[in-house]
Amino acid sequence: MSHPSMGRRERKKAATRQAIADAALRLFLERGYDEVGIREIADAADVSTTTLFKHFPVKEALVFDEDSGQEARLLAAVRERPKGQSIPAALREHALTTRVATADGDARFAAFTNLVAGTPALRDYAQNMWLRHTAALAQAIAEESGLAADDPLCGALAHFALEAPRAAYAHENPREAIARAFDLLEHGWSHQLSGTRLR
Amino acid sequence: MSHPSMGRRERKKAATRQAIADAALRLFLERGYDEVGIREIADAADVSTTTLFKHFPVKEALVFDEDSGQEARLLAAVRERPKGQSIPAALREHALTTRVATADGDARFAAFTNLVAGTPALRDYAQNMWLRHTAALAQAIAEESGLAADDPLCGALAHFALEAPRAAYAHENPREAIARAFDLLEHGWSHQLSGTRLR
DNA sequence: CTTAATAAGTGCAACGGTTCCACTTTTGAA
DNA sequence: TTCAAAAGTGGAACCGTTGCACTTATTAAG
Repeated sequence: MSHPSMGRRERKKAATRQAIADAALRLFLERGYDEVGIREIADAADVSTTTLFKHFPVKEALVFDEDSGQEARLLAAVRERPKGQSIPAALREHALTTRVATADGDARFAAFTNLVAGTPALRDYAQNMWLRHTAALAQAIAEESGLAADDPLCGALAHFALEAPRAAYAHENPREAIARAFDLLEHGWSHQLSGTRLR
Repeated sequence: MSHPSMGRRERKKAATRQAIADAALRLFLERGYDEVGIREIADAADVSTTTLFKHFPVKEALVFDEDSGQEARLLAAVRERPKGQSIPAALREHALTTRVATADGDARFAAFTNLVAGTPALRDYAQNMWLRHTAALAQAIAEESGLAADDPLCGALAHFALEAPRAAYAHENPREAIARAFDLLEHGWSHQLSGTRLR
């Protein structure tokens, strides 16, 4: 697929990996994450458990294949934003576009989301996995904003920008949820209450 | 201790629980979290592993005894804040006081913090445990602010207020880190760059 | 083309956290 | 006194995960 110049070895390796991931996802969707054991997945993919763990370091990783590249795109969204656009605005836009691109109208994706949302172990893993990008994003923000690299502001903004989209999943209208969260980021809490009764 | 009106049964139960927690913490500090097994802790506390798990559902919980009450105090800090004080301000103050109260000058506490910080499993567990208060705090914020209970703003603010102090741990001057993060929360990103060169 | 190095995969035993189960002991209340 | 609930026991078993010694396939070099 990706590179016809891949030798037989790497192609076979990729095939094995794919076979494992496919078998795992199928079984998980059929019977639930906690009801399927590692040995069973290995059997279904016709490999040994040892081989399985060579490809996926932990059981949760079987669900979250295909994570690479996301961090890169995230950083690019900040670094290569249009002139005059603020950093939070760039993050907001990135969150909106990627969210819409993946979540709209795909039945398989919905089933996948349900699987993750309905399994505590997967929820926790997904959250921690996603937040692991925080440090990298914080550094990019520091460079772009001219703030000190260890300024808590950068870490806070980075964390927030990563967390907001995830929280928006739970809402009926994720786009508006994202927009609202980023409004808070840009203008602050005090500004949000203008239209509301203040207390 | 807490209630002399506790019957013998509950007193013994509490004693057992304490014995387990003490043994666990002692061994963890001596040799490291990953180097101490459940069976070993149970032996040291002179109970069966079954009993141990009746008191602490997972190994990590052995480290984080004494969590109850924190959520209540957090909510109280929001609900019973002085008149005229904003919600983020109340959260900021609460973060600062509890952080200072526990972190200052206590050697045992420092060792404990190192233990957690140096053990990935504990870091992750602590983060997820703490963030579990998010929903409750978000509701309190909604009530106090007059916003809709499901307004993403409340969830975002709650999450942020819980996460900021944890991130501040890593900084050399936690108090300033907390202050800075909450400044972002109150006045927004655009306001932060006033003193800096904008890009 | 042989050869030697390397990477992928195997099978199995073991470990550590966790659960299950049938059982005994202690305690509180009727 | 009696009895049911609660606390604790012991040990086997489950499951994710790792280590080890081993075979097989692929590649690159001579």
